[in-house]
Amino acid sequence: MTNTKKDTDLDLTDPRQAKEYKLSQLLEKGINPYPAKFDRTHKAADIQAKYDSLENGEETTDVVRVAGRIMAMRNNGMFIDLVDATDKVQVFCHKDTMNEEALELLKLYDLGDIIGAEGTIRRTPRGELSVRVTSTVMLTKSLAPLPNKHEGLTDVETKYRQRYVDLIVNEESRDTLRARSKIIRFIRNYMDDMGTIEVETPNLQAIMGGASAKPFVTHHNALDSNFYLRVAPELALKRLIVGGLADGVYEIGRCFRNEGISMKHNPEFTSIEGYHAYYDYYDLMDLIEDLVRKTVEHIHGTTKITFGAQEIDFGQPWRRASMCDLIQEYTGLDFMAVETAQDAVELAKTKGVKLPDGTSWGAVVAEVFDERCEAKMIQPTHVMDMPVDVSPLAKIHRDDARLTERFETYINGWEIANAFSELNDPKIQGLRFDEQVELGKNGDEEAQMKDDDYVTALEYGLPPTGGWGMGLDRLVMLLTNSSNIRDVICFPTLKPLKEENEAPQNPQSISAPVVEAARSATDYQSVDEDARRFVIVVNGKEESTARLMNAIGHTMAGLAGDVATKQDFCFVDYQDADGGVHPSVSHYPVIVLKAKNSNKIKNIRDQAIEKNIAFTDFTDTMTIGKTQEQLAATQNQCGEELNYLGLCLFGDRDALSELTGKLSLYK
RNA sequence: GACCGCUUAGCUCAGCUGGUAGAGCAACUGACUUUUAAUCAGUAGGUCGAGGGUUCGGAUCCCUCAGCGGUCACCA
Repeated sequence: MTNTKKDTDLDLTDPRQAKEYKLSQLLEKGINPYPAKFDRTHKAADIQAKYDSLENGEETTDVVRVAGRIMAMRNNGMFIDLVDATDKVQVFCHKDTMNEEALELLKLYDLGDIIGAEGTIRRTPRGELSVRVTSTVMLTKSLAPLPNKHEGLTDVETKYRQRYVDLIVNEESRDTLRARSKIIRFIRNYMDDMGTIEVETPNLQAIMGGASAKPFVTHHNALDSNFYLRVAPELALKRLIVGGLADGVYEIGRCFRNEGISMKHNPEFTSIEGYHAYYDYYDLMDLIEDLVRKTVEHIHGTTKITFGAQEIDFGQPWRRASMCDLIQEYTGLDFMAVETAQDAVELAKTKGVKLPDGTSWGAVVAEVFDERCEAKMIQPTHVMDMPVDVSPLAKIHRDDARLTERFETYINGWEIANAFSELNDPKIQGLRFDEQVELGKNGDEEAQMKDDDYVTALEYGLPPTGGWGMGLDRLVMLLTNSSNIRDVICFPTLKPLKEENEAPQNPQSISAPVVEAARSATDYQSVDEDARRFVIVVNGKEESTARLMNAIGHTMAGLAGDVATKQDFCFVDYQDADGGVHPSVSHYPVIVLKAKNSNKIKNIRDQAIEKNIAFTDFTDTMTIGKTQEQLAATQNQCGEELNYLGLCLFGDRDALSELTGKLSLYK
């Protein structure tokens, strides 16, 4: 291949183009750079184990075939580190055992390529177990250059977005995700061994419940119904206990919560929930303690682990203390001695925990615990007897009606598990749901919905049952010394990358499909009011309310006038008691939202063009004098020079929600 | 959602109070070699996240935007 490099226009000093060039050379030689099959006799770890006792310099005649990714090449390809999923093995390519053709081939190999190699086993005089190669085969030519071999890949974004690169380069990432698999496998086996059965319950739930959290909402077209992605599988699992499917059931699966992302929170995460007939919460403490302790031992071979600077001991019997006792221990405040909610709020205030008046006794206790105690629960601790008003699904405490038979297990200051003797009195459960609904009406977005069918299930009879849930991601974090939940999730939730394609440059006030729509009115009864809507976005930077109202009016009028010609838009004449007629042009909801600034509006407008959503907009150049002057003023500006006062969109509810869902209401 | 910080070569990073953009690794050419982040000599590689402003002059200062990170808020 002498001087053949001149026959290319590629810039060979660019790593990527150099790889392309080598690919073309392979093809020219008639070599398939992506063959279907290579029969390997050993994995790297097999070889390392089998020949562990080989002395330095010792050689065998055993022929092996190995395959893996080239992670290092030394001495012009004489020494190649081949890495597979099990380990690394060095392959030794020397002219003594390779013919010229085979040696030439090496020049077309790069870091990152996946190759197969055949040869005999030897340990080099310096002690590296190697395959003395007679021939190699290209198995997969890689075209993307690998990150720096010393520093690896440290850019966090790339690490999570392109996890495959992270995994190739960073052994810790591989180890962490492998440990995750091992941990979950162990827990599953433990649950199976104790006779509970694994079940799967719906991710799509018509009624949201089982935990206090904001849900994701989605829509099923054929059923024309909204569903919530479950925030917890709890209520479904207990129905199975009612049915007597088994004395114990468990589910390992995903939960979805539409909340903030942090080092400890991912919008979708994995939990295990288990329900056991005839268990109470004491039995659950024993269960969780035993399960976690054995898992730690399985992974680390000991019950003591180090997380960051903390040493955590899972071996000792775990501390069990009531929430109020712990609060007293850490703050000196005795909430059990306080009767009313107002006194509780006052008491919390003495230690600087401020809560709005009207906060219930239990909510105060829970809040004070979160603020003042939670972070101190480093060693495994069962925090028992949570207040009844923050535990709508737990059974009332056998000794104190203000409390429930519920506990949370804390480790390293994190809540790892949550468990209780299940509330199985259908009447009380109904009342608890009503309280939640009331909270929801008062603006608590996390309040649970009333699940009438669940109450019905309880009416058939749920035996005394203990139920628990554990966040597996957090457990994996603890056992792998990971401080960020993203490290233990293969593909953590990230904001999608914005597409680079620019929106059409020609401003177009009404999209074509709308204009071309048929021009006939329809009877309002045949129209689905919920399917479409108007959304008006106004500029939050504009200080003049009058100008905003003006913008709302203009955009609305412009757009309504046009979309009114669509088939499913109709006029409705409202008649009052006196027979007076009030004609209305808008049959659909109108929602007014506030955008941060003009540029945000422009973004939405660009997307609307791209998605063919009807809109009209209103810029401040349209407020100058008469139409002629407005035209002139507008013509002098484009792009971000235009200051948008408002934008009115009309279209499919979900499509609009995608565009404007993040904006807040204009008040 | 609020505040703070970051964005420079394929990768990891320097670049001070404004004055012609730097290193290591990777790549390329060659030398040498039983190496372990091999070594040596040489070559090439950048619209300094985007846009605007101040200035004779901006990677550097100011503003806007985007992405990412951190802290807090929210959150079991």
